[in-house]
Parts: sequence; C-alpha cells; structure tokens
Amino acid sequence: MRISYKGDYALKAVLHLANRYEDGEVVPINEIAAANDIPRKFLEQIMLILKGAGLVDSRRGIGGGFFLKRPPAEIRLGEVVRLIEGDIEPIACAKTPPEPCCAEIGSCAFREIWAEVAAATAAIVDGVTFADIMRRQRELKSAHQGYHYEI
Amino acid sequence: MRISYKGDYALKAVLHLANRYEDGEVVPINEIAAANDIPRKFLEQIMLILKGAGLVDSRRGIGGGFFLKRPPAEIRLGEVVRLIEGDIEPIACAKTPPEPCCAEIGSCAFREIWAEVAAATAAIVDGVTFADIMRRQRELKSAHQGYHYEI
DNA sequence: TATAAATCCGATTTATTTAGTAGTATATAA
DNA sequence: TTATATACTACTAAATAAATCGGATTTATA
Repeated sequence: MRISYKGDYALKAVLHLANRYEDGEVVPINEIAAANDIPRKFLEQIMLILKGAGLVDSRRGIGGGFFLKRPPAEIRLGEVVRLIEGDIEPIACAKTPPEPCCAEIGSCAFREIWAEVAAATAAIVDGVTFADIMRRQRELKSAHQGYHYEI
Repeated sequence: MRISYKGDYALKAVLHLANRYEDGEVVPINEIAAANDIPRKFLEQIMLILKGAGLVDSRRGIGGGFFLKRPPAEIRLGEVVRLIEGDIEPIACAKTPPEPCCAEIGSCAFREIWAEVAAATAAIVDGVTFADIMRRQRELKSAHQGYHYEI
C-alpha cells in the first residue's frame, strides 16, 4: 500500500481536527491548509470525501469550518487510509473474495503472500487510533524539546 | 507497497525459471511469456532488469534463453519486489534515512506507523524464497487436484 | 556461410493516475 | 447586505504504467 500526497494530507487534516476535538471547535479549512502546508483547493476535495464518508461534518459561513463527528479514539488510521487510498491489498487478487488476476488463482502461492502482507498492514493501521497518534505526537515533541534544551 | 503488473510478471517469470533450475535448463522468453500470459515485449524489458541485477543470466541465439544465476532457495521474494517496484516503504519519509516530507519530520507519529508497516512487509517478503513458493505451489495444486477427485 | 532463433536496446505510444487549479454556487453570521 | 466560509463541477499538467515498434546483435546448425 502506497501513501499518496492525498492520503498524507487527509491524515494530517484529521489529526489537526482531532487536536481541536475537545470543546467541539470548528476549524476553517484555511487554517488546516496553512498549518499543514496543504494546497487549499486540494484540501477542499479531500475534506468533501471525509465528509461524504461521515467522518467529519462542516458548518458553512462565518465562523464555519470542519470538525470530527466522532472522538479521535474512535477513528482508526485504517479508516482514513482506505477512504483515500482504496484497498489495503497490494494486488487485487489478494482481496476477499479475490478478483481474478491469473488462470492459476486457486493455486497461486504469491496470492497467499500478498494476503499475509495485507493482513499485517491492516493489523497495524486498524490497531492505531487518532488518540494514539496524538499521544505519541506529544511524546515525540517533548523528547525533541528536551534534546534542544540539553545543548 | 502496491504490486504492479510489471512486478507480478517479474515474479511469475522468476518462478518459471525456478521450476526449470534443476539441470541448468535455459528457457526462451517466448515460453515464459506464453505460459504466464505476459506480453512478450514487455517481458523482454523485465528480463533485462533482472539480468542487470545479476539475478538471471541469458544465452543468445538458437537454443538460448534465460536461467537463474542462483538456486531458488537463495532468491527471496523481497529481492525481486524491490528491483521492480522500488522501496517497500509506503511513503518516502519512512525510509532510513528518512527523506524529508514535512517540517515535523522529527516529531511525526505517522512516520513511525509507516516504518512499522514497512518492517512487517519486509519481514514477509524477505522471509520467503522461491523454493518456498515452489513447494507451496505444489501443495496447492495437489490439494486442488484432490478436490476435483473427490467430486 | 546462409539462415533461423534468440536476446539486446532505444524510442514511441496510449491510457491512467496524481496532484493540483479555476470558477462558480450556496449558505450563514454579524 | 456583505464578508466569510463550504459545496461542487470541470479542467489541466505532469508523471507513471503498460505496453508496442523497429530494428541490431549474437549464435547454433544445416
């Protein structure tokens, strides 16, 4: 599974909203774009996808913006990844049910390997929520802070 | 990591040669292409990459063709995958050393996740040799055989 | 020494995907 | 009613994928 710019942007945007989830803050797209160095109009498209999937909601007009519909602890990385990037499987024949790839579909040992890779990948991205990411981000930032302080 | 047609073809071609490795058989590209339903001219390009990497060698002229330079047990899936598909990492910043992706490279929790995914994927594709694939292929074929027999 | 069989190699082509950009419409708070 | 914001559709440029084309070169053998 490759992560495109689009997917990377989506994850950063969701993380941005996750950090503002407490108190039900509404965040305008300009802020998300500027803070994460994402092209504004491109991010619009991405936010519409996230909204269409029910992950975020929005309010128009002055004071409007985007916000998560669920708490960060209930949003898994895998959900966003699948939304933007599509299948986790490295090849279509590794899906369940498998999409036909070759005549040997019933006896192709490669297919088993790709299914293993998909399962391992899914276990990781579905095992992490945005609450986990926020926590880890804080840890990394404070460690980095400390590093500078010691110099 | 996504597997392209090119990568899929390359794996099938190497497996084809692996099955002919005993007795040092030399296999013409036409046979590999026909048996695996791979466009002949496309396969030419792929074989040249494999040869350039020292994985296979070739003999020109009548009676010529391709053959593995090493026994199947000494060729890991990961080697072919990396040759054709490039990096295993789902995003460049997950490489070691990381390629810069965002300003937060030192404190990006996503990067850690992608590194985990890359490690899990690498462990799988580097843990399997073409000898393993051949063995598994035989198992699957005989199981499939048996299945038909029982009807 | 022709000839046929085979690899070698660079260029071109076609389609798809990626990563945006542009422009307009619509909603809403003040 | 105006400024601020999202909603939506369409378009475009660049890169990548998946071949295809047209030969050049090598080699066994008849």
